[in-house]
Formats: sequence, structure tokens, C-alpha cells
Amino acid sequence: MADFFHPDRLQKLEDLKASGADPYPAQAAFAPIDGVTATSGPKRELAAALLAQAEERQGETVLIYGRVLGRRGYGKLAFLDVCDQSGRIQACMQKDLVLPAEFEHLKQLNLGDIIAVEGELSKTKVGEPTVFGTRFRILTKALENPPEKFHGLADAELRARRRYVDLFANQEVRDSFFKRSAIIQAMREVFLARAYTEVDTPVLHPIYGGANAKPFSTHHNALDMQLFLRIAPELYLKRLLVGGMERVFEFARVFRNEGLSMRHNPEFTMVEFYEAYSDVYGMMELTEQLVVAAARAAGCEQQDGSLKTIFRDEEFQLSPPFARVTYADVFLEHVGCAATDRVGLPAKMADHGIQVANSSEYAWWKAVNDLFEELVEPHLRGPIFVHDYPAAICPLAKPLASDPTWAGRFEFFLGGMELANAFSELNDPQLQLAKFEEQVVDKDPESPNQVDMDYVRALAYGLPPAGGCGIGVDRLIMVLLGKDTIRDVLLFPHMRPEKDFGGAAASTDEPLVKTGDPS
RNA sequence: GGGGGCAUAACUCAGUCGGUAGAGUAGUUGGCUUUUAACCAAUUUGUCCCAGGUUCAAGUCCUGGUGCCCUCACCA
Repeated sequence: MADFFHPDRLQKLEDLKASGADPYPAQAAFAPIDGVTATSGPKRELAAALLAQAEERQGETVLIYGRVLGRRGYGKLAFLDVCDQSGRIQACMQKDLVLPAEFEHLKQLNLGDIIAVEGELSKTKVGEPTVFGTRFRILTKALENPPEKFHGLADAELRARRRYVDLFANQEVRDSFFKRSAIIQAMREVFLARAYTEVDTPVLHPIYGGANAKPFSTHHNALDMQLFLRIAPELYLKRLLVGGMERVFEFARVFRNEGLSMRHNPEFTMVEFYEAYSDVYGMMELTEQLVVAAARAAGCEQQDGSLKTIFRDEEFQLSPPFARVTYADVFLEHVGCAATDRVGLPAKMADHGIQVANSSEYAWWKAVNDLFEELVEPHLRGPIFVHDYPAAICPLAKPLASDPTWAGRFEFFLGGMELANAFSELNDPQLQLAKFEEQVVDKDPESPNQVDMDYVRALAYGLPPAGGCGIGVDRLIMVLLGKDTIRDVLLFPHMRPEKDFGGAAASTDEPLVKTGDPS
């Protein structure tokens, strides 16, 4: 990296300036010609819209903006592929149509430059809709080369690190992220239609809770206190129910200080929602609606009206209703032994190397659940709800009135992953306090570091009976869009800092741009 | 953290038995008024990931490191 910028490009930039043009104009509109004010010129159009309306709008003067990603030049004629957010449209610059001074700027044009073209929408000899430019302007001079035009950007690391390149070079990548946005919006509309309120709760938590995970830790200088990035918004959202906000949801970025994998990123998006006077079964029905709405927005709808996605070479039918099965039933089916069978289970656990950590109820049921994860979860292709979980491993869920061994909780499985987790919320302050204390004594680094007494106090004021649920938004999008890795649904997945290139590791006095090398 | 693989031009990739670096694209120069990865001609670009080692000689072999990918483990 002797020179950061490409010398050829810098030369073009100088040439462009020398011709009197601004390589980075503040305004995109064309300057008026010969003193005629240009207030009534055409409005900017998107490529996809022009292509769709090519027939009926033939002969109209149109204005397009976009990045030049293809060029087929002739002496007095050039075809340009102009790419914008919506797609690509061809522009044709003919010397006898374009202003002479502006035609000259083609010499300073490189692939990757962003341009404006105004001209007549028509067709070429082979029938391709094309804007035949009468005006042409470079709006942004690019100093970096775009990727190879046929293979594009193939290296997975570069695609994630330079997502801005991946996005402009690949329409399919853009479409995926537009769909991500549409999916989230569709879910939001389901909530709003049910009189939910969207809220924002704190990201910095003095006590981390609401899930089991290792947190990121930080420090607040003015108060000289340790803070944690939230691992879940749960406890704050339920405080809102105490406060009388009866239906709330939050698309919450949460942070978990754990490994990276195809389905794990240290920060990810959960949508959590809570509804007073509902319960886990009400959440099941709402989760089903949310998944269906998301699937429609993702384009999973088939011609016969059914919903379907293909994820990791496996087809999933998403048309409701989704299967529902109790934990006890599905456990018995795949383990061959009842989850409550304290005589028969130890042998099964031994077969799979699962040990009971200590004599507590929690440790016993944790081991039972390990067996569940080992023997049952691989069979849960989904979409399926597993409900009524062992109460001992659900510190935030309300035990069933009929049998307190079990708690009102479901997990929703799809694509071999756990996508959602919901409770009938525990609202007995004394029982909640007891369960919190049990967790803190356990000293598991993934359990809360101390009892959140303010939350217990909130419960003491009275949390109405309620259902609550959290859905892993990124994983849901993975399944719906058929993306194998979470990195493909995150715009900027977590990466190690690039060497010598920003990030904490490179915060030295060395200048980023080395302008010359005396040797 | 364990195991396996990869790292060569701005991009996509070749590189034989160890013999001193290649193609296409992009860029540059010229030609061309209907192309679609346009074409024709000429042409520029390298810390072969880094550091050691073996060797007369290393992109190639060895050791260590770094990064990425896959996989297992971990991960409500």
C-alpha cells in the first residue's frame, strides 16, 4: 500500500477538475444551460420503474442517477450500465445528442463512478429500453475499483467487511436486506393492529438478567459504576406491564459475550413482546401470526397460497396452524422414558455423558433438559411449539396450576433452531425472589450477577397475569430467506478489526494514508 | 478450545519436478455510432499473508505466527 488511492484514478480526477467540472458536486441537478433556469426539469427516476414502464413512457425525457458498473464504448457512442437501488438500466451516450462539453467527460469516467443522465427513454435496435442521454454529469468520482464485473466479489470475508461493495455489486444482496426490513415492518404491523405499543428500554443494565448468557461489561465514568450491555430486555418490559402499559413490544438489539458461529453473532436482534391478561398460549397464537406475516413479507407465498421456505436443503411448510406438543409427550417419544422418571433417567443420562451437577432440583432438571436437547431437539424440524417446560429450569415462568412440576412456557422450533421462547409470566414476587436467589447462589457466570431487587419490588406492586415472548429475528430471517449463515442477514456482522486499518488495534500515531516512501 | 483446509495483481484465478511471477477482468493509450462479460491493437501494476529455517536457489519444502473458511465443542 505505497499509495492508498490509485494514481490512475487521481489523474482522472485532476483531468475532470481541469475541465472545470466539480468531481463531487453538492447538487445532483444539472446546471442551467445558457442562463435558462432548470427548475422545471424531470424528476429523478428509478431504473426498475423505468424498465417496467418502458412501453407507455417511450419518448419521455427522464433523469436517472446511479453507479456505472458496465461500459461498452465506441468512438462517438457509449453504452453505460447505470445501477441504482432498484436495479440496472442502460444509458446510451451519443456524441451528436449530448452537449459536447459533457460528452468529453466520458473520457474521465471510470467504472464505479456515480453519474446523472438526462435524456429520452427509448429502445435500441435490439429492443432494450435505454435512456439516450442529452445531458451527462459525473456526480461522484470513485477512486477505488469496483469488483470484477463477471464474478463480482466472491471472497466471503471481503463481502462482509466491505458490505458497501457487496451491496452495490450484487442486486440479490440488496434484495435480501430490503426483505429483512420488510419482514420486520410486517411484524411491527401485526403488533400495531393488536393495539401494542412500541417502546425503547435501556441497553445499559446495572444488573444483567432475563436470559442466561455472558454479558459485555462496560463502565460509566461519571457514576463510577459497572454496567452491562443487555442480554435481554425482558425485565424492563415487564416493569412496563406493572406500570399499566398493557401491550408492549421492542425490537431489541441484545449483546451476548459468546462465540461466533453460523447462527451466533455477539449482537443480534430479538423482538420481545408482553401482553397483560394473556398467557403462554395466547403468545403461541400471536407468534404463529407473526411468523406467517413475516413469511409473506419474505416472499414465501406460493401460487396455491401456501407458505413455504427452503432452508439448508430442507423444505418447511409455514402454513398455519403449527404443530403443538407438550414437553412431556415429546420427551417420552424420543427418549423412551418419562421426563419425570427419576428411576429410569439416570441410565439414559449416563449413556450420553450427562451428569447431574449437584443435589439441587435445578441441577437435576438441567440434566433432564440436556437429555432433551441431545435426543429431542434434533427431531424438531418445525414449525412446532413445544410447551409446558419443567418449572425448575424456568425462573421467569409461572408454574401450571394443574401441576407445578411444569411451567407455562413454550419454545418454538423451525429449521432445526430454537426461534422463540415464551412464558406465562411469573408474577408472584416471593416465588420470583426465591428463584433469583437460587440463581445467584449457583454462581454460574451466565446467571444474573445479583438479585434484581427493583424488579422484585415492581412485582410486589402487582404484575397482571401476562404472556410474554421473544423471537430471534435474525434466525427467523435466515430461515425465511434460505440463508445458511447469520452473517448473510446482518448488514455488518462482527469481524475482527482489519489489520493496520482502524479498530482499536491500530490506534497508533501512524497516519492512515502513507503519501510517499522515500526508499 | 480441538481437528481439517485456504492465503499469489484492485477483482476472479492459474503457477508442473524447488530454478527467480502468469491469464482474464479492471486501469492506461489508440481505433470503432447499437453493445449486453462488446470487439481489435498496444500497455501498467506484485511485501506470492508475516517471521524464521532447509537449499546454490523457496510462491512451491519445514517450523512458528496471523487472518479467513469448514467441522466438532460451547452457546435458553
